[in-house]
Amino acid sequence: METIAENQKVRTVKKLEKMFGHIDYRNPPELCPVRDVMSVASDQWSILILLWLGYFSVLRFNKLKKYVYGISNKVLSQRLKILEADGYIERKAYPEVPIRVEYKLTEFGQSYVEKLLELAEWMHDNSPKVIANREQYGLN
Amino acid sequence: METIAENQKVRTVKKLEKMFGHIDYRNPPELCPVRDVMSVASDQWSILILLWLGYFSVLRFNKLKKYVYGISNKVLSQRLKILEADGYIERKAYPEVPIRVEYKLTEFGQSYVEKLLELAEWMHDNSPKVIANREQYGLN
DNA sequence: CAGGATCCTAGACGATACTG
DNA sequence: CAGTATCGTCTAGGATCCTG
Repeated sequence: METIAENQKVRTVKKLEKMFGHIDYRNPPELCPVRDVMSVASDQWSILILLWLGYFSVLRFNKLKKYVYGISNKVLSQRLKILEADGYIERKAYPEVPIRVEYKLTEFGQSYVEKLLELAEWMHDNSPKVIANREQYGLN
Repeated sequence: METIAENQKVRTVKKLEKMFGHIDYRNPPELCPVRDVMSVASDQWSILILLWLGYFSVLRFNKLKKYVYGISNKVLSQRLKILEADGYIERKAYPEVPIRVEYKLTEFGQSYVEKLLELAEWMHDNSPKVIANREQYGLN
């Protein structure tokens, strides 16, 4: 058991080595594309938008707004633009009256959602534990 | 090929169903523990802190501050407290003069970092693509 | 050395009203 | 319907100085 955990840990460190090993930590953040990309893709609202799009395949603006509860007009449209620019989602406007706009994941976005989902599942499974930790910590 | 991708998609939707299917989207955010927990654990700074701790096993305050470049005193200490409260990391203070404080991942934190790392790797591998998308989009 | 306390500001966000 | 425009708030975060 211990050995398996240790092995896992070693593997983790190796992966991190691959990612971080070459980084000169004195470099300013703007030179690290990973941070840049991550800041968009791990934004709270963006995550929810992407997950809901993963769930429903196609959603229109106001539907999306309902599911991503609490998001404002402004933020939703801003996030959608960014996510589109970064290639995660696709926007399709139908020139009807009133206008209809559909959002869906691109292939690329789909592959990201799969990764994201694993993390979200972990959160889902472990949030009770975290909340328990938090409460216990508060008692000290 | 198409079928494999389709199967994957179906599996994704099923997982999302498990997570989101029971949610009444009219509920306010504070009733969704996943969001709550996620907001801490997917915070930009927290992610970097956790990854570096995964890399080095043990780090002291000022070392951490160097690796997580750009982070301020205030934010670092605040995030460390939250991460400790949520059970991701452990703080150990040695009553020397000057004081020495070591931070390391808990088992729980370690398991989270493994998940997180998969995402970070994806970012690492795909950030060029995202940046390319972004630039191309800018040209339109 | 590890942080706490203070002050300050940019910019992120919410609410509302408006338009093609 | 799908946003944009505007405005006001508000707080997260940076910079700095301080201390056990």
